[in-house]
Amino acid sequence: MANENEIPDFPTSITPQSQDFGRWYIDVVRRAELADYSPVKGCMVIRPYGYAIWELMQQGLDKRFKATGHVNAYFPMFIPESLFMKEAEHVEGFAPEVAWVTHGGKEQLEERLVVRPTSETIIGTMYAKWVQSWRDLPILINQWANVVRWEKVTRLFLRTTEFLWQEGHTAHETAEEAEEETRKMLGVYKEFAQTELAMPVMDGLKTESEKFAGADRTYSIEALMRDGRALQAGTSHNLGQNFAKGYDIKFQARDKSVQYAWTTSWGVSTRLIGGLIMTHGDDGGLILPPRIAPYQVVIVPIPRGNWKETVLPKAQEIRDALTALGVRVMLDDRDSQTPGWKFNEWEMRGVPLRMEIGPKDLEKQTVVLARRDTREKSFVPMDGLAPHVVQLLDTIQQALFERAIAFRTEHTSSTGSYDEFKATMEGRPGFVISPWCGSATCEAEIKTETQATIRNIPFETDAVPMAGQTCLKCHAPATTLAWFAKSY
RNA sequence: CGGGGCGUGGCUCAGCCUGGUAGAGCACUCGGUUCGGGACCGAGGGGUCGGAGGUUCGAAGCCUCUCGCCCCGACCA
Repeated sequence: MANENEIPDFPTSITPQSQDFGRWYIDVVRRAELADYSPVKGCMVIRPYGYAIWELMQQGLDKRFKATGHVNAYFPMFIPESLFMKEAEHVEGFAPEVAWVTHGGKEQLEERLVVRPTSETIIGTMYAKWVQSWRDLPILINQWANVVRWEKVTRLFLRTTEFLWQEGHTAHETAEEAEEETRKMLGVYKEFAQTELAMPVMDGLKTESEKFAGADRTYSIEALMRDGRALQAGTSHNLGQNFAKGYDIKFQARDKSVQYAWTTSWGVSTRLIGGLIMTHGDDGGLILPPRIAPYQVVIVPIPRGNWKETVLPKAQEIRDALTALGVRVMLDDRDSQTPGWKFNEWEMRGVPLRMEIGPKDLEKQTVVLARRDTREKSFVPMDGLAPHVVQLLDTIQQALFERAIAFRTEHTSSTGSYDEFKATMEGRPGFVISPWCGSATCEAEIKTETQATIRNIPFETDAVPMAGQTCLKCHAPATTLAWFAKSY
């Protein structure tokens, strides 16, 4: 059924990935109308098409949070300075990048307010009021919010002064429960990224130097972008009793003693959109996995003769049939653009499947389906079309995931030789798994010399015997394996 | 925060060196013919050249200051 229609090169203002990946990324974001620069320094505008992707992410995540027992709430974006300052490590980590509110109207405030860079402090304060007894635990709350971090350098979706995210904040009775929660939510992120975004991720533990300011342990999921660099796509923190002590979250335990609660926090942000773009996109622009695509199918009618009386009604009928099956469809019936223009436009915007329908199709009772991922075109009978499309979308979702896995596999290696490691980190590096002694000094030196950082430490390591293995850098006995990569 | 680059119709840019009162392509509006891989013809609209000051008979252009943005490095979701 598939034929080999050549796709001619078409003029495009998107820089090829091989020429300049960073430029390619910006071009795609802007040309696909995902986001635009705003008049506010470091802040972007998320345009409707980009926001639609975020809404789908929100739905997919929110469903999973609810399914694991969490509820949503909302806390203020302003945090009084005195409150913010209570957890020392946290302050040290975030103080350099917080925005301050100093005035209300013309009046100088008695106490400055921090615009939240994250909400552990304000939420911890509230939890302290809400928790008296072990019966009040656990508290499993998530918040969808914006946060502000005064970054020096910004990049659309990946790093902006203000960004959207969700932050889960939980409080538990025991250390074990908190650890279980921390890992469970990392698992939720991993499953979400792989199932919905078709984005394979490495999960594991962050090193001491990379963990969240104020956490005992930070876990992350790390994805590999098509330029061979890693992107931290989500984090889950076990905060131990650090914030409970700083914010006085105490309860009377089952044994009548008074205990500090064990808290966690976890978050993913609109950065995931950047990850999505750089995981799947090609020189034609965006490629969206069907499950996260605002439009899964675009129908392009071929306008000829009295098409508005013949082709268009059929196109509408097909659209309605697809919509009835839950497919997100765009019928592009604009007569201001030619079909060829629309083909390129919607490909550039990443729509997984295009359907062409014209007079010839009406005669033959078929339509043309063109896949964005493989660019294959096929003729498909109108009879049974809608279920066929549903199935094909599923196939595309799967194919994209497999392709991403294959790419990551090609760009993943293992070495204990520092020379080999350095060679790999030139060009389009990817992930390298290597033995490490656990010292921050080696970690820092490796970073200085190669720009590569430890993304995380794989869970499987627990079971791997490290005897006889020596650190990549210093050759002291290794304590663990670690995933290294250059990162965003 | 260090280094580099750039601000001229909506967008990308030319013009600046060598001052003489603003252009191209795309986009947009109207009319018509088209439409199965970025159509064509015709007619139009739109810019106090980032801002301030200076030099000059005259400044987009030269000088000074200033603001903003982008890129590359050190820090971060």
